[in-house]
Amino acid sequence: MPQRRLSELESFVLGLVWRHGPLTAYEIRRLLAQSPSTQWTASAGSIYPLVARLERSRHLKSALERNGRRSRRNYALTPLGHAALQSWIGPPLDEQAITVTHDPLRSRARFLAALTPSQRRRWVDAALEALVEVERRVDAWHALHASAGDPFAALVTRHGQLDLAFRRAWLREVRAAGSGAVSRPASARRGAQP
Amino acid sequence: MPQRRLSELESFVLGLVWRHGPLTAYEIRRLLAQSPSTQWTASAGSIYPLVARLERSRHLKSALERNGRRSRRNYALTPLGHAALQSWIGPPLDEQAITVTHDPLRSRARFLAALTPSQRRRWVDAALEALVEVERRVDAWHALHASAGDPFAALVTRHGQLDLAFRRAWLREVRAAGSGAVSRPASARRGAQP
DNA sequence: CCGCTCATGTAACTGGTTACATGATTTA
DNA sequence: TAAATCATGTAACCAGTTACATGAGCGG
Repeated sequence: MPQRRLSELESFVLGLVWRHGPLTAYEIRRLLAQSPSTQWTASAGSIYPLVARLERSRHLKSALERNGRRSRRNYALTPLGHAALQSWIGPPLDEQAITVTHDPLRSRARFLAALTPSQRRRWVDAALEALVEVERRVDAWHALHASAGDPFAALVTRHGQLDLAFRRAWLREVRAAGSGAVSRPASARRGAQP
Repeated sequence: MPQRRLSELESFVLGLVWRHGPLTAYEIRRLLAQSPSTQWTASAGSIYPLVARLERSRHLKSALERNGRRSRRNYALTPLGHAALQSWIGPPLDEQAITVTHDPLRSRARFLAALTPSQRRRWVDAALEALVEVERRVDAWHALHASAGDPFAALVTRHGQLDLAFRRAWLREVRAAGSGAVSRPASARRGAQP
């Protein structure tokens, strides 16, 4: 067995199966869809091949459960899967876990000088509006986990709340920075620092 | 022309070309590599086909510059490219810009109950350690842009600093949550909430 | 009986990664 | 002159997406 490194999604699925007991691929998809992160689509096309892969690599084992004519395939963690989960969590932390969080708003803000001052003001408003929608998602997630009593699930909510607070504070600074007149860059060409 | 929606990377590259004047694919790669975000690898295999694509779609135009035997292909923004950049930035903000930031540390923290309390403590230490490395990257980016005078470039640094502060605060809460004894979940099985 | 949710899959695609390959120019 | 950097590409691969397809069971 080649034992290649598991992807983030694969590892996360191991975590879900560990945490929520034997699960069908369908249930895994639902859990993923409820997650506040939009990182993955949780489409059938990703999950069904993924669990099949994890079973072939002995991280998951499955059992067919038959209720009348309908059947469901339950996936459970193997000891190998449990070890893989722990090693994914760390320590040591995988290199790819050491990142500045990626924020599409930040990516766009970098080029705000391409807009007029009034467009920039409207951009900040739209971004703050967008965060209201994000807040709704975090709250929805929180509602699902409020009763559970798992302190680590609560930390996901907490992360979302702190994230929102920080990005709102940042957007206020963006508004301030955008108010002053900013001209198109002088395109210093070759010597330009990035 | 089909005019399909540009990817985040394609749009970001338009932004770089807009901001930093005519650029070669090689320079675009360097700029991307300096960026604090690890979102993209900036490999030759992604950038060269990408700029070729953007030229075919008329978002970029290129000119071959010949200095002696060596030649470089400079890409510049077309009016269509400029319009595409502005429409990517928004407003309105694209649906995919409306996200909870994705943090690999949060993904892992969700399953910290799979570790022993002492492992959890070491995990938090490792995570804080990792953020020191992230801080180094943010500072390096800042050093490149400190002199530039572009207030929107400065906001990228600022975003990174606020991001670090918030994640450190969150990790302190993780430590607090992890100190109490937390047993393996009772695997409530079918009725389990995610 | 209609529509919804449960449940499982497949096929084609695609954007980006990894690894390889080549050659010119600059610097130690 | 050797190593590093500039500069441009290609080919194979891969994880995840989109879209399609099927059928059972259930509630109104």
